[in-house]
Amino acid sequence: MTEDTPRRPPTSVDVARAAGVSQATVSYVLNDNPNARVSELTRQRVRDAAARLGYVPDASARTLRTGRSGIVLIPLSAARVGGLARDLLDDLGDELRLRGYTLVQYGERRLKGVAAAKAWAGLRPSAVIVEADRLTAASVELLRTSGTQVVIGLGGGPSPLVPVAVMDHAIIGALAARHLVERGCTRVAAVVPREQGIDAMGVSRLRGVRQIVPGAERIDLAFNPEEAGRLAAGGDLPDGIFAYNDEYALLVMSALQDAGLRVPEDVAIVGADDLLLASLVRPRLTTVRFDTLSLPSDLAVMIDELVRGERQPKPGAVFELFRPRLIVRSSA
Amino acid sequence: MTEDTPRRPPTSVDVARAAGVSQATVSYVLNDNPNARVSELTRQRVRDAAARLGYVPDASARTLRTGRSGIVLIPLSAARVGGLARDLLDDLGDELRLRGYTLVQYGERRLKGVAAAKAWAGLRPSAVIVEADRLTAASVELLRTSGTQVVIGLGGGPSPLVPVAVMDHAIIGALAARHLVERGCTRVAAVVPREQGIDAMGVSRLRGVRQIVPGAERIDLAFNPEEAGRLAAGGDLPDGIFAYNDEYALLVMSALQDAGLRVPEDVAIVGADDLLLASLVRPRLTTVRFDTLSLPSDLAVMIDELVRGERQPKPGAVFELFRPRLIVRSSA
DNA sequence: TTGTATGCGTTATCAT
DNA sequence: ATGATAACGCATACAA
Repeated sequence: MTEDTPRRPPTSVDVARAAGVSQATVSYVLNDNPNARVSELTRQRVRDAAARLGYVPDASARTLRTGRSGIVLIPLSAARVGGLARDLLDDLGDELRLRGYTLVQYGERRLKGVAAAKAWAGLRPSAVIVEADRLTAASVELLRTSGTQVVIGLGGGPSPLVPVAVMDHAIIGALAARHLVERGCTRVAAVVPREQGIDAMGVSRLRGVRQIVPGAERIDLAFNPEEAGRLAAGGDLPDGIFAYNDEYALLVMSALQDAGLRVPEDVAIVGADDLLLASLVRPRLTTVRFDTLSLPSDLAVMIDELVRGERQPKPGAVFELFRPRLIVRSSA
Repeated sequence: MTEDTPRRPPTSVDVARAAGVSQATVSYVLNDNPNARVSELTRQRVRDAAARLGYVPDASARTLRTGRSGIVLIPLSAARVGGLARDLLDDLGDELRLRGYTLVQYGERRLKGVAAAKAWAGLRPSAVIVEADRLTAASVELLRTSGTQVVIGLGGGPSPLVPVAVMDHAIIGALAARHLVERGCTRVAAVVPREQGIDAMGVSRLRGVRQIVPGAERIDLAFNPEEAGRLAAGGDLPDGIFAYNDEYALLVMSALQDAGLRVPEDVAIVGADDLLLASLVRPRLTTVRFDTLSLPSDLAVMIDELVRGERQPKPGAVFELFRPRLIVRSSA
């Protein structure tokens, strides 16, 4: 601040000079390298000097030298991180840090396909976790050739491209549809969000619905009250709607109520994600929730093993992270 | 995948060899360096070779060489990004990319103070945007010495440490409190979330409430229905509650309704953030919303100018990004 | 026990 | 118009 000339960051050479040792010794001490045996006195001198200078190792230089960035990249725009994923993400970050990785979240809505993959590849991430539908053969190939060890897809079911997928959206839709049918609904529809990014998940969930109700209608809907209002006012409505998730469910429910329809007597609604709000609104929302099958630590271990090559990934393999479960709430 | 030996990523040397030029020429072409004049034929050859090999420049090497990472770091855990900030973040990322920066979101709940600052500093970010209350004099100093050009604090009001702060939480509380008083409430309380990370914002908003109602009570509340239920069942309730945000407002409202109280007749509630859900629930929630004063592009420009030193930051300065505004909804 | 020397991939300065 | 070459900061094999 008060300095006009922004001093360059202190380097390990600076620390070495301050401690009166060689640069290599600094590296040995600070990384607790077991191959080199350094006296306790020297260790202290080095640590003191490092602390005094405010020395922080340069991640770029380390990455360049070691050839490993330790970065686990999650190219999700913030807006698309749902309720469940949020908590998982925080936990996963902690677990990965313990193992020497850095979880980095990186949003780039405007970049598509290979262009996006280039942006990711520039960081030379050890692993990339990304929605499976954002991946193409070309982008996966680009990541591979640029050294990314692990690509994990998030999405509905097995993928021919990437070794692992982790969430089956079709089952979610199927669970919801079965509930609606058992409830006596004769005309079932599924909402597919118009928002880019989650639309693919919506289609997957719709596919699940149609496994149960082959003729289920598709309702494309943007997340705003106006469009929901038009839907409700349009008449000729189904008597059972799977609304993609709890937020859309609330949107639809509100619109139907405004149009004078009763929920669930006239139209039954099922959400998904089991957001807390589903249990807070009146009537309470029936929802499909996800039970976490794997602990974040297990996931971190898996990523670590894949990166280190101790485990071999196979395209088409599916690691199930969540298992959907229906939560029925009395709408009273 | 089918390869057992993971080929090293192609480098600019590989591209040069493939194109039959020197490595420097590759760098010139791919960076459109105006100082070097390269024939159009050579340019094509280089570009072709780069595309064919799937060459992506290594960000670490570039950072090391240029001394500029172009990283704008937002150390926010995903869970703490509220509704408004989410959209802003995505837009800001796009705008920054246009200017050659990379917005990186980076969550590390477990790390505090200087330890957290060390993790940030390792990336040698050009700028760090972080909640002001997570900053200490020591951590700001560490960032500065490690080369971070710009530290922007997010928080309530001016800070002696960092040049800029961007959101005044006290005003939010004050607006809500004034509404409750005008509505005729005689006993006002403010909810302060127990969740770490947002508790500080809660305190700031409470401070604003007390600017209007000096004796306003403080309700510490975790985000779960059980605790809200105990609050509602406890009796001796205020007749006006500012619930921190819309989600907490819904939580409190639900608990009060379960306890047989009428909202807003018995207890009036005001939320904040103007989430869409505030207008969807019945009764509709009165809320304090934030109007965006600065476009994301303006913010990106500001960051760019600060990084390039074209603008001098002053500690204590306040860049107002949002202006709170009360939205009153008929509770009918 | 500690120091010297080398190279990671890139950009940029100089020759040619 | 293009090619050698030197750093950037760090980790590590090897020499002392």
